[in-house]
Amino acid sequence: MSKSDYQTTARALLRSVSLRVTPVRAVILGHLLQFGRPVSHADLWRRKKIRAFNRVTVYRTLLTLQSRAIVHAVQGTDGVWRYCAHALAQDRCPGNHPHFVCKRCRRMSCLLGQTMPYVEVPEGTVVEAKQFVVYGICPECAVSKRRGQEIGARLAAPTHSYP
Amino acid sequence: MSKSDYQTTARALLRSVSLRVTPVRAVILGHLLQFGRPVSHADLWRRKKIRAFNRVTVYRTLLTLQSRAIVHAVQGTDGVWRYCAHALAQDRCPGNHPHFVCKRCRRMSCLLGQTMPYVEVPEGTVVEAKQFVVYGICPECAVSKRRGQEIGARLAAPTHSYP
DNA sequence: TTATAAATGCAACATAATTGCATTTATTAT
DNA sequence: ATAATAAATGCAATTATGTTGCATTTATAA
Repeated sequence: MSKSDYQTTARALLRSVSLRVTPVRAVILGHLLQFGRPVSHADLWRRKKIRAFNRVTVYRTLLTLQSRAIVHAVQGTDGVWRYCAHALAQDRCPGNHPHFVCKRCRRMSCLLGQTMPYVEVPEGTVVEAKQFVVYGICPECAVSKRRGQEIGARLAAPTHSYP
Repeated sequence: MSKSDYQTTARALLRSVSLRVTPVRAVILGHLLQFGRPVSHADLWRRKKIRAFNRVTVYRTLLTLQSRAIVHAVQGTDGVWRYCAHALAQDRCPGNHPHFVCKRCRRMSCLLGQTMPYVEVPEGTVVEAKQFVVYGICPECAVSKRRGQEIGARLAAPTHSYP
C-alpha cells in the first residue's frame, strides 16, 4: 500500500465518522494507518510531515480521533500513550487485546487473537476498561547485539514473570 | 495497628533485607504499610512527615525499596506509578495480580486471589513482566454523589469493556 | 579514629501532556 | 456571494512526573 493510499483511506475514514477532513487529521491518521501498530506522540513527531503542525494540535487531533473511535490509546510500561488507528469500532474496540512493549526498542505490538482476560472485581465495582501490557524483549531485539537505554527498569511487579 | 507499630514493622522489614535503617526509609515504608494499598508519590508527598525529606530522596528511596523486593510498583491507567509494601518477595512478587484504579477517587486496589493471566506471545519473545490494570468506578464512588476531575478520560481502549 | 562507602540534598533538566486565549479556517444561514 | 457562526489550529505558558549530576552528610568498617 502506497503513502497516497493511506491518505485516501484516512480521508474516507474521517468522512465515515463525519469529521472535517483537515490536513492535520488526514496526515496523522494516514501515518497511524501506515505504522499499523500503536505508536507514541514522539514516534509521530519524528516525521517531518507531522512536525509541520503544532505539537499541541497533534495531541488534540489524537484526542479527536479517539473520541470518534477510529483510534485507540494504550499505555506502555513507560507510561507513554500509544495510538493505533483502525476502522470505526463496532461493539467492541479493536484494541481490546493485550499489548506487548519491548524494553529495548520501545515498540509496542498488539497480541492479537486473544481477548482481554476476565477478571473478578468486588461487588458494586463498575468496570469501564482494562489494560493488559506485557513487558519484555521482542524477538528481533532478543537476537540482536545492539543495546541502548532500556525502559521500565522501574517495573518491579511482578518479578519472575512468565508468559 | 498504631503508627508506631508500622514504624516498628518497617524497621524490622528494612533490617530483614539488610538495608540501613534510615529515617526516610523507615518513614516511607511505615506509611506504605499503613496505606496497605498501592499509593503514588503524590499520595506520599501529601504527608507532612514525608515532605520533610527531599522529593528526589523519596523517589530514590522507593527505588531502593523496590530493589530489595519489599515494595513493588504498578502503574495506573493515568501512567502514574503506585507503590505497595509487603514482606520480602519469595519466588513470585506479591504484586503479581491485577489492579483496579477508580477514575473518581484515583485509588488503586489489588485484585487479590487471582493470578496474572497467561498470555500468548510470538515465538522468541522474552516476557519479563505483566501489568493488568482494570479501570472503572469503585463500589464506594459508585454510590456516592460527589464528583470531581476524573482521570483517564483519554483511555479509549477498550471501549465497551466488561469484567 | 580514620578511611570508605552509602545516603541524602540541591539545582537543574527532561519529557509528556494540558490550558487559556488569540487567530485562522471552514460551514451555515441569509 | 456574504455575513454570522462554529470548529480547528497555533502559540505561549504551565503542570505533573520523574531523572541526573554533583556536593555534602552520615553511617559502617578497617
